[in-house]
Parts: sequence; C-alpha cells; structure tokens
Amino acid sequence: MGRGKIEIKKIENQTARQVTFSKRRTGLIKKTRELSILCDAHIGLIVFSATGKLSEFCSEQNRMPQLIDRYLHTNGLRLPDHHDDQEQLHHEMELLRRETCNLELRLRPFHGHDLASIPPNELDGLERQLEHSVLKVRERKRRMLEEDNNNMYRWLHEHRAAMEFQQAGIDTKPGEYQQFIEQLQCYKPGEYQQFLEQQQQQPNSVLQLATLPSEIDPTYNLQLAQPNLQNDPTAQND
Amino acid sequence: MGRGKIEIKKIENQTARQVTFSKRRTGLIKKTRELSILCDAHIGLIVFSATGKLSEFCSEQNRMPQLIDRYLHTNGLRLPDHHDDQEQLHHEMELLRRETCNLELRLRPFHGHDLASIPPNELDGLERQLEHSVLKVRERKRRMLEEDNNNMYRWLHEHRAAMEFQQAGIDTKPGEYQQFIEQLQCYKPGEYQQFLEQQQQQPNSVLQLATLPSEIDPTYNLQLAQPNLQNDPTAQND
DNA sequence: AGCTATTTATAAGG
DNA sequence: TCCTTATAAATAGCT
Repeated sequence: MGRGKIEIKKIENQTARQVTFSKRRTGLIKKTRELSILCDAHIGLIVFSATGKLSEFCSEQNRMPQLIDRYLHTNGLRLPDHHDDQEQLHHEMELLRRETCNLELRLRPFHGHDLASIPPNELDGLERQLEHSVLKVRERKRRMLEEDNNNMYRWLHEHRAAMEFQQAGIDTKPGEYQQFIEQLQCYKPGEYQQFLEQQQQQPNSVLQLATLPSEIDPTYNLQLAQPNLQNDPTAQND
Repeated sequence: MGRGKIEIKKIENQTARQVTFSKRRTGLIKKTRELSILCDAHIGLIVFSATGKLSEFCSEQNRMPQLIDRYLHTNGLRLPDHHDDQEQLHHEMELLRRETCNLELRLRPFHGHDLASIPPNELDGLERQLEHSVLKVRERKRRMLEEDNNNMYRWLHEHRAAMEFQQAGIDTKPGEYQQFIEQLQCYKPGEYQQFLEQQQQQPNSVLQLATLPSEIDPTYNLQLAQPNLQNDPTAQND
C-alpha cells in the first residue's frame, strides 16, 4: 500500500526508517483502538522504538498494569527477576524475623528480665557471663584511665615550660593557652573531660581507684604509670 | 476498507463481531510484526477477546515478560497488587535488618565485646546494669530454691504418713504413688527434677549459696527431695 | 508535514 | 474458518 511494494525487512536508511516507524505506529495504534472498540476486546500495545522511545496503547486508558497483570496470570507467567527476588525476600524476611526474635530473647536475661523462662541449669552460666562482662567493663575503664594518665603525662612533659611560664604569673596570649588545652583534649575530644567529671561525681565507681589524686605529686604518679614514655624517641623536649 | 464503510463502535451482532475480531486481529498482528521488523522496534501486543481468549505478539519471541518488565521500568509503573507488597516487603526488610543489627550491637557489651565502641560515659551504666542483672539472676536462683524447699516441706508434711507407710515396706498402689510424685512436680513440670539432678552433679552451684531454712537439716531435706529414687515403682531391682 | 498512486486490509457474502 | 471481491484504508515515495 503505497507507491511501491516494500519487502518486510529492516529499513536500512535511518531517515526512511524513522518516517515509516512514525506512520506505521500511528496506523497500528489506530487499528488497535478500532479492534478494541468494534469487538469489545481488552488490548494492550507496547512499542519501544529502536531509539528506546516508548509508545503505548491500552484499550482501558491508564490500565496497562492491570492488563499486564491479567496477561501474566492468564499465561501462568511471572516477571523474570522480580518474582525470584520476592520469593527470596520472603525467605530472608522470615530468617531475619526469627533472628530478631531470637536476639531479643537473648538480650532480655542481660537486663534481668524473663529469668523465669531460663532453664534452671542455664542460670549459673548466665551469672558467670554477667560477672565476666562486668570484669571486662571494669578492665576497659581501667585501661581508659591509664590512657588518660599517659596523655596527661606526655602533655605535662611537653609543656612543662609553658606551665611554669603561666604559673609564674607571666601573661600568656589567651590563644596560645587555649591551644594547649585543646592539644590535651584532642586525643579523645570531649570524652576525656566528661570522663574526669563523671569520675569525680561518682567516687564509688571503679575509677575511684585511679582518679587523679591531687594531693599526690602528679608528675611522680604519671611517671610510674608509663615509664616507657621517658625514653620515647618521639618526644620533642627530652 | 471493505464492501462498505463501517462506523467504529461496538458491533452488536455477535457473529459479525467474532468474524471481524478474527480478521482484524490477524491484520493487527501482521502489522505489528511488520512494524517491528521494518523499524527494528521492540513491540508487545496483548489481546483479550470479549470472551477472554488471549492472543499475543512479541517482537522477540517468548520475551513478553522482559518487554513488560522494561515497560514497567521505563514508565516508573508497578504492577498493582503484589508489587506494592514487594515495596512494603523491602521496607519491612530494611527495618528488620536495622533492628537485628541494633540488637546485635546491644547484645555485644553484655558479652564483654566491643567495649571500645562504648562511649566512656556509658560504661558505668553498663556496669551497673550487669551488676543489677547478676543480682536478679541470683535472686531468681534463690527463689527457685526457696520454692523447692517449700514444695518439699509441704510434701513432706502432707505425705509423712505415706512415706512412713512406704518406708515400712508396705506396697502402695503405683497409681497413687505416681500421683504424689506429680503433685510434687507439677509446680514446675520437668524443671524441678532437672534442677535437683543438676545440683547433685554440681554441689558448688546454687544450693550452697541458698539461704536454706536453717531449721531443716539439709541432708535430710535432700534425701527427701527424691524419695522416688528410693522407692521408684519403675525401678527393676526393688 | 502533505500528497497521491498504489498496496493492503477487510466487510459482506458464500 | 476459509474464499472471494469490491471497496475502504494505509502508506511508500516524493515534495
């Protein structure tokens, strides 16, 4: 139907191909609509051009997803990847749910809840676990204190001159002093200060053992804490 | 195009409609194929007849699901029902994953792990929590013991006659005896027995710590705790 | 995007 | 459903 008959094979001339695509697509959609109206059919047409542009027609305006759904159902087909995903998702979901539940149950005894649900023969194990953990927490606190001592010690040695400078009442530039303070704190920004304050408020905690005793010469105390720092090759003012 | 022109509206004559459907469907599929070949387009055509019969054409044979997938993606559309499910599933999944992760992290300190990741100011809280939990575990153990003692005490008093009866060597009906045993055990089915056995295997555990009613001789008490072992009707060599 | 000669689709009928 | 055929519709090639 045209000035000449054409063979049904890919049109190599790109311009001609695009023109033909445009014309025939229009005709195809028209015929699709006519069929759906004349014969009361439920039709969906999806066209991707060679350049990827999408055209579509659905006898029920904007109901392509429903049509597709009906198609997939009728055909017993499934969308290729999604479905497997979903299966797998459900499975993973179930596993996760169980894991979450399990974790919650495992957490409760550590809060002292639900002890009645624990088999009597596991109570001893729990008790030991808790005691062990308490010890580790205390050990951790002790180490942190040691670290603080080390920092203090290093700081004191590195800035002894500045300290004496200040203690002699000679004016230091505020910015310079601030710098020292920050240098001290930068090892554990914020936390160190907080930590020390906390220790002073809670003299009963484990840390009381190591709280900096102001009545003892801090230099002496700190020296003992970390003797290896005395010969630290990285130390500047040695 | 035909002997006469027709108006594009539903054909009321059913036979005529079916004939037209058949003819036009063939033509439509032919034109669809031609377009896909001539212009290298990716086309899918889905046709449900008024009676529900499905016809389809896909430019790539048997690749309709892929085409649909591409369509849904391109269009940003989703399949109506189960795709929403999937959305929701993904969401729930994410929540669960986070919860699981969170729970795992919360559990670790109670096992004494990862203490370095705990803010220093929370260490004391953790320590207190652990101590508190240890106390609760011990309290639980003490109560269980107390319960056991009470049960045994009650049992002893209520069935002293039967005991003496049995110890005198006179046969009791097995059913009646069984009833006593169950009455004793029903308070904590299964656990009580397990508990007692455990105590005998681990004489250093709970029992030694327990504040046993001092007025009762513990040796005597324990003997009575398992009278069924002495006169077990199921025992072979009685 | 129009035009139009020509091909193609199909309505009506068998 | 298939065949036939007159006719409507679609469209290839051109502008």
